[in-house]
Amino acid sequence: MGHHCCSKQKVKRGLWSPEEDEKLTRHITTHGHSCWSSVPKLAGLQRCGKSCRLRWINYLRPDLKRGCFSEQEERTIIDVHRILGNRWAQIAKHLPGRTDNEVKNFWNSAIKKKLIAQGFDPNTHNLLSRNHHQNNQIKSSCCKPKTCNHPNSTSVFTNLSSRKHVISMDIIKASLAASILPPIATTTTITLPHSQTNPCKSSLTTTTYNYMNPICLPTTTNIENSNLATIEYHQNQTSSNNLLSSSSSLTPSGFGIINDNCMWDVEPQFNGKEEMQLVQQQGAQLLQLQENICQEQVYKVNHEFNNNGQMAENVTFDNSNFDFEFVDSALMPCEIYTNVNSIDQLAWDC
DNA sequence: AACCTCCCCAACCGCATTAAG
DNA sequence: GCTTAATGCGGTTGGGGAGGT
Repeated sequence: MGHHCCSKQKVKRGLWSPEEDEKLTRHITTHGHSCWSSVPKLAGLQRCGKSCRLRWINYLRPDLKRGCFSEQEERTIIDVHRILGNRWAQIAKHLPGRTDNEVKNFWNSAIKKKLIAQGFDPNTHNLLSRNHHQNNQIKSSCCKPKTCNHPNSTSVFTNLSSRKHVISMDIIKASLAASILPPIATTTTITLPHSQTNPCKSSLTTTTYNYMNPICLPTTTNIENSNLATIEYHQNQTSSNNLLSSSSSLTPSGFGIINDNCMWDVEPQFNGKEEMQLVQQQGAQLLQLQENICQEQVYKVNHEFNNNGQMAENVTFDNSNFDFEFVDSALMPCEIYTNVNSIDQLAWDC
């Protein structure tokens, strides 16, 4: 029994033969596929249109990459999945030459198991449990926090083998003033005081950004007030000229985005309720300038807070109520710690 | 060599959304 | 606005290769 779209025809199912592939390829390369349901007939195939479409998209298309996923691709899948969940088609858009089916298969066959082995719930990307995590710390060779006293601290980091450096805002300011940039491909921890409107106002929040892009380095810093710092990121002159520059505004619980070449920022601000709203400042202008290459989701980040003013682990995303669109991007690995009293608590053991 | 088990991945299925009439 | 067809997407299946016994 074929699909409803081609139930009148006798259709073949199962694996495609090289002859069928050739017929389909020849037909599509010469005539295109304006209507998939008519492709089988025109191409002389005993297949349904849906099957032809799938074969072309997942296998025959000339722009497919094939082969093993790179480490970078794997990292991108994990980071985007953390935000989007099982939206394979959306995830695949971050990986040129890869199909949703391919990404989905790779996730189910490899990444999911890897995350579980590392102590992460592949659905939520949170730690499965303290015991599980500790057990896997022994097995894993990647960097782990030496100490972290806050019980609600939740790591949703992609495992990276790079060394992490913990620095304060003052160090960043000093280093930028002296044109000493944070090391490439390291994680820099920035501690900022909470905003007055932040329910966690008695505490500090530390947001960890991973500068995994070597061509995107912070060049200037503006401390606008005690609870908001802006770091400008400019692309290296020698790199691709598709993107001119990017910026990142760091607030408590700041939320960063990194795309192919640059780091972008999504800036959560409190609206007085138990909800955060995204405000795009410098980034919004840049996005408008680059709208021809910016076709991606818009997210609203809702952080829930408990009665103690501590950020709950539950973070949801909503793509409504925003006029602008973000760049095609993978979310940057980011750790959020609440109620961190001293930066020393976040020293990482390498 | 024969059989078994595991698991990868191409393909299918069914539902949701979009487009066309 | 309704119906129907086409398309897109995510979950699932099962053929078959690899490795073990």
